[in-house]
Amino acid sequence: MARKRQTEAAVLGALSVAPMTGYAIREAIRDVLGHFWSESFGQIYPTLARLVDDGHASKTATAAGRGRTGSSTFSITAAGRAHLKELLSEPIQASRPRDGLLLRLFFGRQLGVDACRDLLVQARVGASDRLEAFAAIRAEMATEEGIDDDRPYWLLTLSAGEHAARAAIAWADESLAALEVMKS
Amino acid sequence: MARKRQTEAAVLGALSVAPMTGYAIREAIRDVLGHFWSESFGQIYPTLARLVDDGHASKTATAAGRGRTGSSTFSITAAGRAHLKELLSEPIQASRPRDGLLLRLFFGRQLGVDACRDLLVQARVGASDRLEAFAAIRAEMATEEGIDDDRPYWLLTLSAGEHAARAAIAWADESLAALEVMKS
DNA sequence: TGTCTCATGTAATCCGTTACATGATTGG
DNA sequence: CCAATCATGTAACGGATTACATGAGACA
Repeated sequence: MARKRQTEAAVLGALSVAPMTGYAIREAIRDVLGHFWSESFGQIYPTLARLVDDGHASKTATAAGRGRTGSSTFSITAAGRAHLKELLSEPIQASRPRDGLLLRLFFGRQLGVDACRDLLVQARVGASDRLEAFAAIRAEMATEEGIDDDRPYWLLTLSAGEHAARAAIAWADESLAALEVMKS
Repeated sequence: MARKRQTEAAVLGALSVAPMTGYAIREAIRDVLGHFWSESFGQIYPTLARLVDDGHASKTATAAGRGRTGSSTFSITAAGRAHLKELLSEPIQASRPRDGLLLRLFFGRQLGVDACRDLLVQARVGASDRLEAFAAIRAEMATEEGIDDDRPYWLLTLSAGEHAARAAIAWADESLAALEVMKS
């Protein structure tokens, strides 16, 4: 999947769950896919326009919604659903990794033990917060209605986040202990 | 840390361990930082030039090495070491996440249970391979000499990779089981 | 002799974010 | 009535990858 198509997949995917405005797509991606995906306005609107051009989505002007020109609701078409399946079937394009925390720790000798400890504490707090947020989402998702067909898949990605967060916490604790030993 | 500076930090960091050519920096980043960082040629050479301009690194022409113009060895200067510490001290710039696997699974309903199972199996194999690679690196690092001051920090990042890989394996197994239940 | 690896750089291009422009509606 | 939120788009910028150009030494 060429990089560009991934945005297309994310936008079409959002529309596959329910019709919505461009603004709502951005919010959905930020709030629901946030822990593993991101898109900006600058990508979403042009992508929507192209999807409509290609017949993968349809635009319905909402009678005098808000906004300058009124809002438009976008829906996925049958062709769009097929296209989405195609996009999702393409081989996964691994994004080149860039983990700022690990970069800092790798060169931690230049930074000093104390600064590294701060970074680890910070990372632990972050992971812990994420874990809490996931628990809230899990609770919410359990009671949400009308998403029975999607829920099992959504739980898979939620579980991935939880596993990753727990691993990060365990790693941070272990690493903090290792730093303590180093100081002495 | 503005995005640009991260490349500077990675390159300077490499030079902080040992003087080397631009080509060697790329190899080091790919082989050693590979599991959490990446840089391309197009970034490394201009960055090196700027580092020399700014007095953070010095260029020593190697007497008729290989390559068109002969090779140059770059070394970090005292000012460069201070600059590196500064760069590493800047707040971590979180890279926006883009996990193609989770995107596919989230919209897994469109893709079908079988395709999702394939993706998970593939992910498990990948994580397992990484774990093996980490074990090899760990063994190698234990015997490597002259890196005593850096080793503890390097082990931290290695451990992060191991934790993440083990979490990915556990998650994949759990998810595969969940998919089996779904089918029935 | 020919291919592989080492080596340095530049140019084209792509992808994605940020900032800007614009304005209506809702709620306090 | 004023601020926040909803809403749609475009343009400029910047960062990163890829492809290209170029060539010497090693080794088979």
